[in-house]
Amino acid sequence: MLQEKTPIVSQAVIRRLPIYLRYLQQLHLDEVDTVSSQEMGQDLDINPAQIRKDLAYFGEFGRKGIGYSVPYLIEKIRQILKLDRSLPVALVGAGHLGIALSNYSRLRQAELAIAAIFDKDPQKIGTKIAELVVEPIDRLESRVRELGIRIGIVAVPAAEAQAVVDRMVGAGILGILNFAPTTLRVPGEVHIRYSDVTSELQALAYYVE
Amino acid sequence: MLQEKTPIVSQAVIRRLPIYLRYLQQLHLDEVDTVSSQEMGQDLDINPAQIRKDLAYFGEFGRKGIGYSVPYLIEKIRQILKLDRSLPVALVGAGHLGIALSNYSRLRQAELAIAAIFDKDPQKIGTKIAELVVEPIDRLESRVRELGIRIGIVAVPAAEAQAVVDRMVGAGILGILNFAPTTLRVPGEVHIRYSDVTSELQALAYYVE
DNA sequence: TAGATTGTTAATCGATTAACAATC
DNA sequence: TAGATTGTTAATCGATTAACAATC
Repeated sequence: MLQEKTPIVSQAVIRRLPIYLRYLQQLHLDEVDTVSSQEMGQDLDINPAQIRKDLAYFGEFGRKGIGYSVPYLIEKIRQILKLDRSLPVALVGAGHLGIALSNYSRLRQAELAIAAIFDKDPQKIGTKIAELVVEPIDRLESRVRELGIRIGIVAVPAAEAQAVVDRMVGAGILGILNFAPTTLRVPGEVHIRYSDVTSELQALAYYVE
Repeated sequence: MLQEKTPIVSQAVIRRLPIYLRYLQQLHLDEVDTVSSQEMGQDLDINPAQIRKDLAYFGEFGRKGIGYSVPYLIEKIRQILKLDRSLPVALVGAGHLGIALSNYSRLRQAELAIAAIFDKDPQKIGTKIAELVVEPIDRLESRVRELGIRIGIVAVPAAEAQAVVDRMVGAGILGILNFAPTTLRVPGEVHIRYSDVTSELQALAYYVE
């Protein structure tokens, strides 16, 4: 039986893989067959040695003297990131941002479709957003189990975010993308990523003038 | 005349300052007067030594044996990040995301109000979003100069993003937050930050199950 | 074959953390 | 004063980059 190798790879590496994937998919559309780490590095502004090292954590995907096969590398990165299967996502918060995310077609293409939307506001519950009906937050646990959801998006106000995350964790969600502008507490086995436009712009402000 | 100290501080440090600020502002609302790096570290999940070091790049803001004055530290971080003045922001792209961003009230509070919205779609030009009228993209340069804008947000499809960024740079914008799922080319003096929900979720997928 | 490019080791660089004197 | 906590130096850790043998 084949024992899957699972080396401990740093988060920095994992976060570059989607960038590589996106780039390779564009090359594929442009009917490019082969690419070298040098070309990739030039286009993505990343050191070629780093690209080779990142990929080499997971196998020998290239050919010496030739480079990487674009379709093959796409397939491999999709496997590594587990994008070779459908990964339904739960969204909590049907405000402006939640609606924008629901309508974002790129997620569906990436096998990361939002599969259920929750809100606590009775005015929003029952309304339709991008073919999904907004469900009451109390339904979260049962729906997450039903749909086999492992990834959640938090798009509620900061004050409500920790409670939402606690429920997500309780329901078995293991990866969370948080848009609420607050630091959240999750157990060690749960991965959380933060996205905050205000913080990003505030950091940019430092460099301006 | 006081010569402003401008040490070269790493981007990692600058990106933590908005997190500190957000946290301190919450403490201030809760009427907390003083905080130690240890307390901050516990709440933000950041090593206390790192917090002290980050702050010490910019001055001696704390008091030995006591900690940091919350209102004073807020003031200082706002000065460092240049948030003690109004920083108008240009938004290009009046789609779902652009609309969500325009309606996001936290930016206004943070002195980072979106001051002008541009789109190339004649159907969108002239419509009102959050008290602003969508302007034609050709107006970008003149409006940026008129309003003294230094920061831009790109919320257009990937295929159009580079052209938009080129115009922004030409108009004198120095900091860009890009939501388009593509790597962009900017001159060295321009700072660019990327935000891509798809990439974030794809990276999370790796850690799930 | 000659030229190109990978995979990988070793060197470098930079960021994080520990430790502690200074001092409130 | 005694206890607490900063600012800062030194130690550690981890990530990036250079270099090159292997090989297509």
